[in-house]
Amino acid sequence: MPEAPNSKDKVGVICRALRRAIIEQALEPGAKLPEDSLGERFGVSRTIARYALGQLASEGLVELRRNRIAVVVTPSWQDARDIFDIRMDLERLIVRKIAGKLSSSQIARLKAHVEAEREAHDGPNAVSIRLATEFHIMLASMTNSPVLVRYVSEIAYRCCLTLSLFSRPHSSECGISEHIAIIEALQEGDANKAMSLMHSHLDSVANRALVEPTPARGRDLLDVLAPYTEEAT
Amino acid sequence: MPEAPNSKDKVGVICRALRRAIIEQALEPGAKLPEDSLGERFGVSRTIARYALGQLASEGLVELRRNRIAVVVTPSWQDARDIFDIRMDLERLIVRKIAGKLSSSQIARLKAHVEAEREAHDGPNAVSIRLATEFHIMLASMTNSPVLVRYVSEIAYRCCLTLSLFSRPHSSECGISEHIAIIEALQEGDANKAMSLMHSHLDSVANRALVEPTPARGRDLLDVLAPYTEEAT
DNA sequence: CGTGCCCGAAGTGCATGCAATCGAGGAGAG
DNA sequence: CTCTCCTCGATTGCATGCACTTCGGGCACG
Repeated sequence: MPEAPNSKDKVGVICRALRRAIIEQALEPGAKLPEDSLGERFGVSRTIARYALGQLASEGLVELRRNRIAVVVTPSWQDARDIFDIRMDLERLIVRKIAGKLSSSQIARLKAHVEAEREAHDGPNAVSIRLATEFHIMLASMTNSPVLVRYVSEIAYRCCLTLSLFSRPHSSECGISEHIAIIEALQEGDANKAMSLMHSHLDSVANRALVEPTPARGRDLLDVLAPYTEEAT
Repeated sequence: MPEAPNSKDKVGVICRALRRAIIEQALEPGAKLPEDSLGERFGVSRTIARYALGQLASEGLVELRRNRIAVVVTPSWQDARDIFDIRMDLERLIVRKIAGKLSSSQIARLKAHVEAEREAHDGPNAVSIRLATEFHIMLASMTNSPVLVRYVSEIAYRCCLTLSLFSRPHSSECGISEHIAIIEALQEGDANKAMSLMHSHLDSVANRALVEPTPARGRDLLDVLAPYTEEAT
């Protein structure tokens, strides 16, 4: 648990705030994150802000460029495919691990969460997205595997990022009923059913989003040209 | 790619050095990592050393304790099980992804690496361990999935850590022939065979190591007592 | 009107300083 | 002789300062 809700942990506070801002799309890909402003905003010095940015960068949410202002990452279409792909496998794994093994209180918590999703459905889009993401993280945490929680959280956050890039504005209709179906399969202990439900759930989310490189749907020249630059070796 | 071999990147240099020291078991679990000493050793200020420790902590290799000297993590037996478990799935995934899709030059690189492993077999144990680990990372990198590479690297490093904790001193005989068999299955394009080979390979490594909580094989009182403390919820 | 250069402002890279905290070891009481 | 408390050195937590790099706008020139 690298980040307990310890009020003394300034770095953690900043990271959580930024992650949340990103997940709710208040911070879009490419948004600038100057150390000064961050420090000022959170009442700490640049040192701390810088450190927080480092952590976020290690999670793949922020891009650190030498001598340049840090920015929220702008995943390439290739990145997006990659991340969704791994996510698929990890979440199937999670579902397999917990199918039929949840306590009734855990089931209750899941259902309560989905209920919250439903309530938020008509509210601001950002909240819906966050809740939907948190549902998956909640599932992960029920495996009691810290590693899985970390990886799925990371990937889920990054998916939000790509959604805000590639999907059309609506798209928030993120399958609440699918979440419910998954919970039921989990409760029944039908691992295969749960896995296939999870699979199609994620698949539909991905397809809603990653419709294709969608020729010129990048933000600007820089992104449009990205596929044509060569630097990989 | 959060760490190009950029000579300007002091933090990266320190991280790599430390990772390598850990993987070669020059730094055992519990080893202290004071910021001053690190800084002095690498010719940088505490600021940088601290930053590097932060990165390592986010990878789960180092434990940061507030107001205390950072130490190399000492995985609990439970952690070890967890990590090996996930590793199993991730590496099976990798093997599935690349089976039959490797270019001949990639195969050649793999074979060359195993050859290096063989040559190092009679040398220092530490080198053997490192090479064996790097083989798995090499495999991961052939998926062209940065995320997978990151996760597998992280997990592989952590496995080394648990090995140095729980396995008896010898145990370096880390199945070079198994690596070869895997390469062959990969080359043939037989995904299932490759997956099952990988499975049994990792299983034998794990079993060689995680023989059981192995009553009193901890480093000192603190570790010996660990299984008897209760803090899990 | 477009192009290239230059300089000031903004921002990062890193070291250092000072206060706060931890813990090891010694002094003192029982 | 042992246990407890207290003090001092070791070490971290964090802010600040300074050098260097990058960015962006204005100005001269074509």
